[in-house]
Amino acid sequence: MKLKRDDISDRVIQRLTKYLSILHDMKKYEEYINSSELSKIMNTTSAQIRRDLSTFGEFGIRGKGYDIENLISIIERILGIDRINKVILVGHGKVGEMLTSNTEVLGKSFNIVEVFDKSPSKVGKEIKDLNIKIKDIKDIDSDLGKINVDTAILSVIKEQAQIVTDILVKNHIKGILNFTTYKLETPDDVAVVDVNISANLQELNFWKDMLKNKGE
Amino acid sequence: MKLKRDDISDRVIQRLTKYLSILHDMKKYEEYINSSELSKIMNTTSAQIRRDLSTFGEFGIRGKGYDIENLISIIERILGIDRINKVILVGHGKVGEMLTSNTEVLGKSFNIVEVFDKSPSKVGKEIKDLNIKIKDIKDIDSDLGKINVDTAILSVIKEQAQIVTDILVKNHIKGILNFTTYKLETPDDVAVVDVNISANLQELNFWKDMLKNKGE
DNA sequence: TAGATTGTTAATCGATTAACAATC
DNA sequence: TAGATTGTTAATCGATTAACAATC
Repeated sequence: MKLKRDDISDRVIQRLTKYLSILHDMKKYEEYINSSELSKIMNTTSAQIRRDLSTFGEFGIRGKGYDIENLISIIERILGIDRINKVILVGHGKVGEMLTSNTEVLGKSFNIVEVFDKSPSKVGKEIKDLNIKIKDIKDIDSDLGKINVDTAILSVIKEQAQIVTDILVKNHIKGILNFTTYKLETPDDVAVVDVNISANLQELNFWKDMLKNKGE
Repeated sequence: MKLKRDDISDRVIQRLTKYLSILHDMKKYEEYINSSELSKIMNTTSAQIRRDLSTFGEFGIRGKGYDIENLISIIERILGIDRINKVILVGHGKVGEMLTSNTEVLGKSFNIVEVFDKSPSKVGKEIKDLNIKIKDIKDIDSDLGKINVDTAILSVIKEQAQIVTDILVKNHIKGILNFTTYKLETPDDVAVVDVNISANLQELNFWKDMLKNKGE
């Protein structure tokens, strides 16, 4: 039986990425981990760990726990990061530069294969670490036909966000990591995840004040 | 009656930041907005909008809706961004550079007032846009006493994350925006919000594949 | 006053957790 | 086999929503 969109909550997927990170740390020290140990690190219950994983199959060994290496492979496969995923980057401002000069931030399974910008002063410039030249946003249309990419990172200015998104969607992009603060409109078969550092800071600020004003 | 930590879910606060962003866009065109209009933009119900806001008070006018300018002020006050919040930045790598060279990403109410790094090649260097010099992480102790800051942005390497956090906590930092992938351990009265771009991409990748494999 | 939309209650839905039979 | 921990069911908890009285 195949899993459908509604069988899975976004919270489960967010936790999966955290499990993965913890498992990568743990594998240096241990071969197995059980749901109780993992739940302590995650600040949750062992039941939640087991239930989350059981959404996707049976991966544990009763009486023993989970084989860490194995569980890493499984989660990587679930998230689709057991392979190299090609992505394009649209907008080479400060955020874009950070992403092209620091391959580490995206993680090892994501590779930027093209960078687009609309500024004439940037187009044609070489990005040394990636060995590619910045192309004109105008060329997205003709370019995306040649390479087989379905994921884009959007780091243009807010005013261009929807315009560029429409071009991306037209060119069969199915996933957009949105660094703009614009609420993108996309068809149902296009996934969008927003990254909003300012909003994260606002959240932090709220909780910080709340904790300060009453100690827990 | 004062609100306690448990009266408020993190989901409400996350939505508040989104309401704020939408309201800022809307204020150019309209004076009032009602819960039904806002819910359509937010892809939710009008009941959720009204309930979220009513957590903090009564801000609407029956029969009319919400005064946009007024609601912006209210939400900004709730989030504590109706004033300038001083923050320090620890770790001036690629992420740190992006944050100091692009004041826009943090939003207008957050100001970086000190930058620390442990690399001798960076310490002492001037950050032009901010008019401050990078200081040695070793000096956090003596320095934080002088300035009155309770928020830090952590963008050091993973291996240094907990060590630096312990120093920050000792120096009365109460909020940490964590760009490392390390799961920080902090006392109960210190708030932490994680920013993990790689995890966001993993999430996106999952949903993208899910939508692709079955159209909706 | 009539119409509209809020703020809030009660009902529903979904997510978390406790508990335990299954099984390594 | 005895001990431990999984996978899953049923109970609980919390968040969302429908519905409506209050009121602008």
